[in-house]
Amino acid sequence: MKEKIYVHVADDHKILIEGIIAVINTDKEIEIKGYSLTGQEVIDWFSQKENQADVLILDITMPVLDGFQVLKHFKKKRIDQKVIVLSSYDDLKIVQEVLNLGCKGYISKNNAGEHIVNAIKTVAKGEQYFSNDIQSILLKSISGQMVPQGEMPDKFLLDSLTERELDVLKLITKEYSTIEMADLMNLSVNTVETYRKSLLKKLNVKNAVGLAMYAVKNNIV
Amino acid sequence: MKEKIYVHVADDHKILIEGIIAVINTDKEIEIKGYSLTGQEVIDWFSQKENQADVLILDITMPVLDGFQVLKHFKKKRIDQKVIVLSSYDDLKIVQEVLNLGCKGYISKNNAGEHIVNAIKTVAKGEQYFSNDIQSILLKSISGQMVPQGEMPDKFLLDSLTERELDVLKLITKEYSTIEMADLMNLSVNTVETYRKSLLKKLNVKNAVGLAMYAVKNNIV
DNA sequence: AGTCATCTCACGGAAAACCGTGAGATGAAA
DNA sequence: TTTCATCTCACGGTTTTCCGTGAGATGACT
Repeated sequence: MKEKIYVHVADDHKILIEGIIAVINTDKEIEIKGYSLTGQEVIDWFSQKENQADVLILDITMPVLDGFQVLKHFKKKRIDQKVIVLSSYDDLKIVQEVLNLGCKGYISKNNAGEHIVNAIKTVAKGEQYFSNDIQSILLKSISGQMVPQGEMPDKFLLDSLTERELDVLKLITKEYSTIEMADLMNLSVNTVETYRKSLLKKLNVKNAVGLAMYAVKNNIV
Repeated sequence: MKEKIYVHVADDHKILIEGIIAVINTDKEIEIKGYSLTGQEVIDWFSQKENQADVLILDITMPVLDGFQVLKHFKKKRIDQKVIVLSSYDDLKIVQEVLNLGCKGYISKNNAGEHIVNAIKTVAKGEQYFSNDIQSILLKSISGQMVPQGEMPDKFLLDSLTERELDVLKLITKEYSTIEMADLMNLSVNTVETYRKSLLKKLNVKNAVGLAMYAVKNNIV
């Protein structure tokens, strides 16, 4: 007899949660362990150690904190939570983004019903799952490039950096401190700080080392 | 009429300083601006902004703080001081080490007399100078590899890292914080701190970013 | 005219990194 | 057996980074 797979569901539309629960309940291997209506609730729920789930079904658009932020939270805290993102957007950028944030599966709401059970079982085993429409989007976009082990080039993140942010990033890789940069660039320390912060946010890394590593990988050096 | 070149001399043997001064005084383009008997004195001297010199003649073996530490101090403070190292050791490692620390010239005490004036003038112009015996050592060792722009591969530094230090270094590149590392490695936070400190010292970088960059350059990743 | 991105700066607090120094324990090499 | 490197830990202090939040100024695009 197999072990049960425990699942937590997060979506701001109660009706959708109920739908998912209904579908999931048809499979006796899977059991729902609570649900959340906002990203904050998700984080709060998982922060209590008696509340754990093998898989989290996560909507991207939610009030208070959206799905991205929930993923960021897990990544930041180094919590290795298996997450399946449930989205109404079949946008490549979003898919890439959540992949970078460590999500293990992605299904669009269009055909969630037919995929959800399978997705949960697959992800619970430690594999990745993408509903076939998402898969085709991915493949099409990365023409020729096979989907590797969840590692996606994040060139598109690089594009989102402003001039000033790039300047700061470069200096950081040269071991400059904030004060030294402010001095060099003739800016207030606060300003440089602001750029650091937005770099950390945009590139979604934990600290200056993460920024440096990012810079290296994208040969900004 | 050319501008004068101001020189500061540091060596723990007064007699050697006097010798150098005597030699230098034969050239009216160069003028001595003070001397120091310990590394600490050097740092103290330069820390006063009325005390500046174009070129610092620096002995490696000195009490209180040796020449290495003086160079490290300049590098750390990002002071672009031109330094000629004066050493009794014609050891390759030492030459490489001081080159990495940003020194611009190296002459051995054996033939300091015939080289010192020329070395000072060369370095003052912004070029590098090595007495010919040092040059031959360098060339011999890096068989085939021409002396580049003062950038020397520091593989030998890498060798000096211990297992534990390497472990920590790797984790640092993965954006781990000290606390997280201590947790993961089952060590006290203090211990991990110790490794960080010795990494910073050994690799002679300013901060964690420097460590990460070093790791990348030497493909430790 | 209004929205938007970017650049600039501020402030206060929490966390982490950095620094210096000292020291016990162990095991290998001289 | 003594020296040496390495690994381990501690303590207290300073500096830097990180976080959150808010906001004015400018110029571009709608």
